[in-house]
Amino acid sequence: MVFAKTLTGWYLKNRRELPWRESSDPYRIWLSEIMLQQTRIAQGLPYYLKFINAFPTVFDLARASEENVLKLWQGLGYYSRARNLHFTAKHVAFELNGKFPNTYKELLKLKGVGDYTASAIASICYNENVAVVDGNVYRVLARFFDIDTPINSSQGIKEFKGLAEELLDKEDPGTYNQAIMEFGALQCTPQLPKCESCPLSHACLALKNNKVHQLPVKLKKAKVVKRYFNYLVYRSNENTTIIEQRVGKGIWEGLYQFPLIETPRLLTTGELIAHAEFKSLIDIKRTPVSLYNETPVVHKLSHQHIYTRFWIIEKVGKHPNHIPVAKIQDYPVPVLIANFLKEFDFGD
DNA sequence: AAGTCGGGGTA
DNA sequence: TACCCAGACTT
Repeated sequence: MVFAKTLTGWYLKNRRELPWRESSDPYRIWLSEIMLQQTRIAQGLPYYLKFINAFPTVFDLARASEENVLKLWQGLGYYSRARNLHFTAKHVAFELNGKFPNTYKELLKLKGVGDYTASAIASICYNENVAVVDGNVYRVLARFFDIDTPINSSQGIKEFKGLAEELLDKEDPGTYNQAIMEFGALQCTPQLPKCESCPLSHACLALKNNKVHQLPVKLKKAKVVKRYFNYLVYRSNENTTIIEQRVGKGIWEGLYQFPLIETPRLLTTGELIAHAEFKSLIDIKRTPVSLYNETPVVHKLSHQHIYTRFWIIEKVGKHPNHIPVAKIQDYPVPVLIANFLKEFDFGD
C-alpha cells in the first residue's frame, strides 16, 4: 500500500499532460491504448490527434473506409492494429449501439484488445480493480523486488501479473495503473534510471543488490532475417505508374507498393534482368530499364532487414493497373515506399 | 512456447 | 550496435 501511495503521489506531481488524460471517454481511451501498444508516446501522439480530429466518435471511425484508416495510420507500424481498430469500431458502433463494453472480461473479447488494453480501459474508464502489466510495469516490479524471472516467459507473465494485482490501489486503480507506467517511463527508465531522485530507492532491492542495470531479464529473440526487394517503378508517358496492394500474411498487409520481385540474395543487374520473374514482366529489348540506386536502401524492421533496389521502367501506353502519379499520395504505403516517393521525381 | 508484426528513439 | 517502446495474435 505504501508502494501504491508513493507511486500515485509521485504521479500527481510529475505526470505529463496528455490529451487522452483529459477524458474518461472509453472511445478515446481505447484509441489511445491501441495506438500506444509498443509505441512511444512521442511517436503516437500526433496520430492520436489526427484520428480524433478525423473521427471524433466511434461512429465516424466505423463509417470510414479501411483504406482511409490505414492511410491515417501510415508510418505508425504494426498495421494489424489499424485493421483491428476499424473492425472493432464497426462492431461497437453497429452492434453495440456505440457503447463500449464496461468490464475487463467483455473488453477482452474485442479484436485487438488483449490483457493489457482491457485492464487499462476497465480501470481508467470504469474503476475496475484490474492491473495493467506493460513494459514499464515489468521493469519497475522486476527492479523494486529484484525478480529475475524472464518477463517474456509464461512463468514470468503469470508471476508479474499476480504481483501487479496485489499491489494495485483498489481505491483508484485507474490512477495507480497510469502512475506506475508513467513512473517507468520517466523515472525508472530502461537506461540511466534516476535512482538518486527516486522516491522508492530506500526500499528498492535491485538498487540495494546493485542489479538495477541487469533487470528486467528477457529471453533473447530470434535473429534478424535479411530480405532483398527489387521494386519496379513504372513511368509511362502519361504520368502514370503501377502500384499493387499487399495481400495475404506478412509485413505491410493491406498497404500499397510498386510491383515487387523478391530475390533470395542481392543480385547484380545482369542477374536480375535474366531472372525469370523479371523477364515475364518486362521485355528488356523494347523497354528501357534503369537501376535507380546501386547501393541498396536498407530498411530495418525489428525482425528483418530489407535490402531494396528500385528499377525505373520507361513504359509507353496504358496498363489496367495504372494510376496517375499524383494519386499515389491517397494510398497507404510503407515508410520504405514513402521515403522513395519523397526523393524520386516522376517528372510530373 | 516461440514467431510474427513497424518504425523510431536512446546510449 | 543492441535494446526498448502504455502488446496482440498466430502457429
